[in-house]
Amino acid sequence: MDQYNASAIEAKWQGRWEADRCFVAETGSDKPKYYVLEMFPYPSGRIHMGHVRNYTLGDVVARYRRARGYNVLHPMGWDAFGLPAENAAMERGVHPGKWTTENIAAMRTQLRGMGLSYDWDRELATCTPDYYQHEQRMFLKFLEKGLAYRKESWVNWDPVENTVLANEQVVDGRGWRSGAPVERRLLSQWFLKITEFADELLGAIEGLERWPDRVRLMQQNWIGRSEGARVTFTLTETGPGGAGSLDVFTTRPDTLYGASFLAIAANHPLAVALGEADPDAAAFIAECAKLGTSEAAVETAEKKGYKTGLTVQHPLIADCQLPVYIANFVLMEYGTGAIFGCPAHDQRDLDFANAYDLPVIPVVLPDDAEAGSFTVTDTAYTGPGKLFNSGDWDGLSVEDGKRAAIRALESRDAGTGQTTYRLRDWGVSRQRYWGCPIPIIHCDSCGMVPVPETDLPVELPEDVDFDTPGNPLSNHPSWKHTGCPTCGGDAIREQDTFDTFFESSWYFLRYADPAHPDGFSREAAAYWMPVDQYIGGVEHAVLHLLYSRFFTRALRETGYLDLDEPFAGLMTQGMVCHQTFQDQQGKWLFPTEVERAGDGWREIETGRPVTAGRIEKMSKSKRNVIDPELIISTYGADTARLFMLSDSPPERDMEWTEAGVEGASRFLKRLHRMAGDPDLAPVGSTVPTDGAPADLVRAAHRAIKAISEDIEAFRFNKAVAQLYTLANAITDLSDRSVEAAAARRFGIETLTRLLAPLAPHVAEEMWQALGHETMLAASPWPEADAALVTEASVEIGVQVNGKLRDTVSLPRDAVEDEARAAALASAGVIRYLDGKEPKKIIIVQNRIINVVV
RNA sequence: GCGGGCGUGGCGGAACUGGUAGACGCACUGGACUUAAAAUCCAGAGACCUUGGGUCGUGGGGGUUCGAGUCCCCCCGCCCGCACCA
Repeated sequence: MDQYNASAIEAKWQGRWEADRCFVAETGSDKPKYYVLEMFPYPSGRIHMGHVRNYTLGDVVARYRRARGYNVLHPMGWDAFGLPAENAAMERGVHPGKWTTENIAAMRTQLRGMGLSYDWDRELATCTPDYYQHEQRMFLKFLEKGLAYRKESWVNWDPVENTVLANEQVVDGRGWRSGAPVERRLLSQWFLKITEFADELLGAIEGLERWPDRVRLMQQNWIGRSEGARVTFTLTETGPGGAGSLDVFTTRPDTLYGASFLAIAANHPLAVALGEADPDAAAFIAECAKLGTSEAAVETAEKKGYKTGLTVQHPLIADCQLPVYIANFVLMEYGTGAIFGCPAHDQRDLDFANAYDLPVIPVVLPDDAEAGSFTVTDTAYTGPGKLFNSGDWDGLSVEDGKRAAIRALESRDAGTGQTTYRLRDWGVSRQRYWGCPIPIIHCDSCGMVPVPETDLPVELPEDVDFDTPGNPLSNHPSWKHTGCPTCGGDAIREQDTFDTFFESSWYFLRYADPAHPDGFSREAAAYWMPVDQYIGGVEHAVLHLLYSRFFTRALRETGYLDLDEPFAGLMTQGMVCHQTFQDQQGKWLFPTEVERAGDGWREIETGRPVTAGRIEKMSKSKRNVIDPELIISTYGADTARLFMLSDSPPERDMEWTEAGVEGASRFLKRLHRMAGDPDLAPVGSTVPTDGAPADLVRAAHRAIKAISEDIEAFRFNKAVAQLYTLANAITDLSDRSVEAAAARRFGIETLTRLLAPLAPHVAEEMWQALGHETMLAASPWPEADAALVTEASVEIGVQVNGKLRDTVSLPRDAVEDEARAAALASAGVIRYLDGKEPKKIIIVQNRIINVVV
């Protein structure tokens, strides 16, 4: 048999699979369906190791399910709208459409080279009118149903570039290109009413049984249902703009007696009104605006406030008035944009109170504390306890206190129980060119008018200019000018485009029926949906997945679908990491630029020593990247795939190492050699039932069972370990008998079939070398014989007082008396007992014996 | 700041529902083959000690249990997400 030549083998079998259309999903099949989907990539130009990992995981599942007799849908496409295309246009003068199309072509070639079992007939790209026209229609349906609306909201504004910045384009409060301090600006934008489904999205999480718990938890926390109270504080004198009172939301109405101040967001209407009259207030508000719009920036900033001079009356304590501050840590988006501060029982309030010399009045007494001596200085007490310093409520628990507070507030007309959500409506407007146009026309006389269905799609103009600052769609000379569909007069198109999460919120439906004139058909969706197994990065744990869950419900409400949840099973994979290298000047070096030098590393070109740094997520900025194409051309796709699956469990971060790749490559070469062994018994030889050869047959059956279970549970690293174990068992049976040759054939054939989902090309080649005409891509999965997977005897540990002292071999399922006798007779136990009587013997069948003295 | 996660030999990891810690691989050491090297094959190996035996050992400290990597409490370190990156 020839030497293992990965590139020749891989090209050969990719061609065969393609010619036989092995991976095309069937329509009208009576097999059970299985929809496996990997998160589609943004076409950045080249695939990276994260893609290789993601798509390898999906491909194993797809190939395994096909072998298991399912009609598998395994599609691939392109999340093709987005910022990088516009950046390329600005930096290199290439049109975003051309850039994107070329990138797609390059990446498709790379993906095909990996031997992934996609049904390429269903490929889609979201930047084509053929795709995005459907979401324009969906949006108009949402609008009719009241699921889309317009309101003002804040954006990061770069005053030099005259453009809206994404959060990632804001670096330390400045625009990434201009370096100008970023401002917050209010813009009128489109929103989707995801909050209308807050309770449903929250409740349905429970049913997502095949989702990781951590993702379910993150979604729960993101929706953030909290029960509390809305409390009205009356201003002691009328505020600017005639404001008479302030409403706050609190989850801790029980601590109302400990209130020492009120704080409002910098963009609260009352703050805005104050700013108009008070230059100092305006200056403070302007300072808050520099923080940008990201929640992390706001919450990590030092807590600051501005004392407005206004005071409010405490609703329960007659002679108590509280000062009102504008504070940089209060978010307008949450609750009412105003809070009351109880410093003793909230850390942020305490930090604020300490900074501004406000009183700290404890009102919850921990169970182990004394009312007379309990004080709070630097650490707020947020735990359980009994209320005190709280009038009638003294002695109540926190929970009873909350109920009492709501009753008290309601009886005085000063508030009411209320449930709020952290979840905010989804802002979908983007002031960008490379996105799906929002199909709305603004007319001076008719207002906002939807583009009539017959005029859809609204297509992006090709001839746009990226040299002028601002939105290219607004700068375009003619595109925005149109006629009003209602009155026929001059009107202006909406120039914002959709958030690219819009496209990814329904692409899984388009795959079900990719040529359908309505986007997808109800029938195809009913057959294929939900996605049985979705696989992608954990970085999408909240937004993309939550938006898709919402979108599916919105499509249900607008009559497209009968479905609630799009993804029945979810697997979130970890990141691919690599060691980092820096030269003496601190410049980052690519792994291909360095080599080992004794215990350390040196730069290949100059021979100068190199500092090997931390192992980090592969990133362009730190240059710790390995190009998958280099790996595929050097070792082959099968090696890249096998290494991706070995060692690290898929949900955990993995480290890419040269040594690991070498190991995977060596293993495949070894298997390839084993399949070419001329001393194997002929095809179809009877498998032996006695002696050492039969042990190998049993080992093969155990491998079938274990690997099947491992693949189904996403334990691919264990599946690979099982392949090694079986390979070792085949090698270890070195005897030259006919029976042994037959057992080795059974062993290697089984191994080849089990390898097929993981390293499919070499498995096909081995299968052919073993004398088979069939293709594994079209072959059923091997079946384990239950009678052959269990072993007759078990090695059991024997402990004395919980420490292992010996092991005994017992028949499987031996009764207690037999186990006890064997344990007491073992040398280790006799030595330790030293003639003493055991007090107690704990026997766990087939597991452990513990002799307690 | 808030939310989520991770931490086991030199390294990646395995260990089911609390039951023999370290499967399998990598790196390493020794041996075989070779003029030599690579490749391949065989063997060894958690650390320590007074080595046919024992002690210690799953980020640190405490607890529950006959028995804890696994359960509980406290602490430390690192990573991810935070609504306009995708």
